[in-house]
Amino acid sequence: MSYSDKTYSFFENVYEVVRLIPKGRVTSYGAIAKYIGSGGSSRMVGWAMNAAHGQRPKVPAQRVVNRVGLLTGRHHFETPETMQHLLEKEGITVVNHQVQNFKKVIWDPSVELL
DNA sequence: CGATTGACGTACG
DNA sequence: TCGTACGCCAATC
Repeated sequence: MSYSDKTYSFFENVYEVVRLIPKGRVTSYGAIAKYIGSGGSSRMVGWAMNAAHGQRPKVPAQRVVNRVGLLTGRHHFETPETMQHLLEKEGITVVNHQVQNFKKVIWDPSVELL
């Protein structure tokens, strides 16, 4: 592990929050970044998820979408359809790679988990 | 060590 | 209302 303790915490922080997302709910990168305290570093959340592959316990990255509810990270899964399939399996309706009723299924850690 | 990229978000025109 | 520009911070080239 060449990562600094601070950086390591950042990644672990993201993973932990993502794992806390209830089934049938989704959150946005910005919401996670804000909860961690990185501010507008929503891109860092994406980087963390990029390293989430192979993490145990499994990180439900399919529950993390952008602020529009669009499955922008679907292409990073085993297959582009895996993300949508998992979300639909959890009861989330996804049309055209976009989460329907996004306003209902949104789960903001800085609000719900506060 | 400097420049570019990246699973985003907000601001501005 | 829609399209474009810029900012965040870390990792990679």
